[in-house]
Amino acid sequence: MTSATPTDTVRRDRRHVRHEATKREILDAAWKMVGTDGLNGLSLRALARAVDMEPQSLYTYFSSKHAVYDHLFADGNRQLLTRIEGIAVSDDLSQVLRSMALLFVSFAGEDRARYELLFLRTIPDFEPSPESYAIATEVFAKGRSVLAGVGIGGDTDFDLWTAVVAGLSSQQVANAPGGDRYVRLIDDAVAMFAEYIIGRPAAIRATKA
Amino acid sequence: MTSATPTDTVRRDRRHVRHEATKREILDAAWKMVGTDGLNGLSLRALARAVDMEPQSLYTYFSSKHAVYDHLFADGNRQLLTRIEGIAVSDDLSQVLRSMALLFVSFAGEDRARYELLFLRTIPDFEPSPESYAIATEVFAKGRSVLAGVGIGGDTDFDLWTAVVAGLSSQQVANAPGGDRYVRLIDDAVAMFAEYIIGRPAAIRATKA
DNA sequence: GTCTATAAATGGATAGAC
DNA sequence: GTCTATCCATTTATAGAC
Repeated sequence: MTSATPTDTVRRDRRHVRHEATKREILDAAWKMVGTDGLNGLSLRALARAVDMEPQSLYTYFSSKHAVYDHLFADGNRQLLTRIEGIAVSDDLSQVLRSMALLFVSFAGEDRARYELLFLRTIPDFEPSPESYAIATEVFAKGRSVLAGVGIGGDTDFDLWTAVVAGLSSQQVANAPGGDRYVRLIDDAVAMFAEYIIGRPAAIRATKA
Repeated sequence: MTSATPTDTVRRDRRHVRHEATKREILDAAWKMVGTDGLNGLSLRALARAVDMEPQSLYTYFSSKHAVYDHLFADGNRQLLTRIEGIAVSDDLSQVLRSMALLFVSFAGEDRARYELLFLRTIPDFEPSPESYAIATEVFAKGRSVLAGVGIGGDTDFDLWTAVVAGLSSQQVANAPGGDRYVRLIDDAVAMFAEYIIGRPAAIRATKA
């Protein structure tokens, strides 16, 4: 045991703050790079160059390239979680559905690479760490609870809803990047889904809920 | 000008046939590899090993890695086109929609890498050649004409439909690979869409068609 | 914490012999 | 058409100076 003076503690804190700040800087640069070069186009050399470092120095902050992806994955899910938590509480089904759909489709449309990282699994061998995955689980749970709040509680209903939103999102990302071609379909999609769900008891729907 | 004897022509043909057969063999191996290692995990070295060649020899058949991807892209679209052409002609809206949805969701669920290659753009810098892209355009046109045959002719209606199908497909691929969790939702999704489209004239829908 | 140096593996690609 | 040889970039990782 070495005795830690108050001064030591302060130094450690400062160092830690600095360390985290640099990490943040690297991750911001990484977001920028995957945004322009594609998620799979990220290279540690280029990343190091972008933050004015030697590639080897990145290892002080991230133990591997996958670790960088893992932090981006956590980042993206945290951003999404914050937005979901900002959804106005309401018992108006259509209004909640519209907010949620707009949130997801916008989120997807804003950053193709982020969408790819969070929702498609396109990086060979990349698996988020348990800690990062926990945030993704939280996103899912939060989204599910918002939907449950307006009566969409069944597995089938929820799956159908996520399919509708995923469809608008993936089409927006793949076929209308930067535009609003599928964002403009949200009102239609919500009306379509809501009428189907409301219009009839679960028992007579094509698939049992 | 050198004079070509009939024998020369036969030799050239045989060579050509052999060349195409080897090309086919390489592409089949490539499909297998992207299926297991992911679309972005394809390596020319591993591909060469799989067909018992030196990596450099692949360049006799494909001018670059992107050229391999381009042939896979054309391959996949040809497969899809064949299936669409096999859709039974009918004027029953629900039946046609069900067939189309099942076709696409199954196609996606069967081969994740193929879906990624054809519908998401996850390979940095890869752009299909005009010849390959033409096949994709044919797929789109064929799909659109089948839908138009049952009255889904407007841009908005068609976009909403493709979003629904893309949603089921991408959820199936990403969240239920090998299963049928979203395939089972097809009847629901088709009923939802059909009722919305039939139920009311275009003018009073949320977005004008 | 950052650098230089260094290593070994892998990847895409080309030139030229046979 | 296939090979050997070769090139250059990238990735991952370690050791050690400052």
